[in-house]
Amino acid sequence: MRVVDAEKVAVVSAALPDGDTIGELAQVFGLLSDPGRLRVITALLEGGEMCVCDIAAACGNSESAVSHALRLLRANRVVRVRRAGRMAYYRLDDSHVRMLLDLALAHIGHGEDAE
Amino acid sequence: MRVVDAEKVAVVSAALPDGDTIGELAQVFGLLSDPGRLRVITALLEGGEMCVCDIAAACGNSESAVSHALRLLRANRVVRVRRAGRMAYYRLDDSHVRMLLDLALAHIGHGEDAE
DNA sequence: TGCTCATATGAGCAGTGCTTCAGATATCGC
DNA sequence: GCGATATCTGAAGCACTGCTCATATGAGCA
Repeated sequence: MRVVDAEKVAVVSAALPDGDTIGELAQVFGLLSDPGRLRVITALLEGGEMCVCDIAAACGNSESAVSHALRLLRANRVVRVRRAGRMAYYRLDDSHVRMLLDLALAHIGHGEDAE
Repeated sequence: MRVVDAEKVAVVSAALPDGDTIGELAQVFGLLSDPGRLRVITALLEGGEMCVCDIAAACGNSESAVSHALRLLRANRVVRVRRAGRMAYYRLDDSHVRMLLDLALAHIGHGEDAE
């Protein structure tokens, strides 16, 4: 493997986050890399707390797909459930998500939020 | 499709970003959802400007894989090239990336950055 | 000009992830 | 308890993505 600035490479290489951290980062961004989940998240940003069927209706996805999406988001502490009888009400459980979306929107040029 | 709160669904549905915006958001996050690209980005965060072979050496990836990664990042205005002879020096071209990484690190619990 | 090095590109393959379909779990009303 | 409803889960099919290998472009150098 070729190297031009060996010292810099050593410094940079040592400063890189460990594999676990990189993996977790990739997983978090992976959660946001799917249009279906993104719609779910933006819907919850708008609606606050919603049940599964309403989320599905608002997003235009099937209830099963939304349930799968919510399962992933729940496992990564992005959303929270509140169960009331046979209904399940979901809400965002992470203040960073909105900021992540705003930053990404700023990057792609759209200055305004989904709000 | 079942709906509980039809009015809320209508409001939320109308407030969702359009399909193009959702797609672009997903694409941006998708760029950050790969450990290989993440290593490239964190290396550039540390090293500032580096040539392809040094990036590859620092990340522990093949030069071809890094070149493919840089191609994607370049197409999405995340990195910038400066060509000098047969060398190609890459640097980050987006101030949002560092903030996105910091937010994601905050989400997964690690308070500190890759810095 | 011909050769070598640094990078870029294209094709092919393997792994991953999303969606749908079918069935399971749990709650409500009778 | 029984049936209906709301959500969840698992398996199969499918597309997408990233890797490697091979090759192309392009610059430096003899």
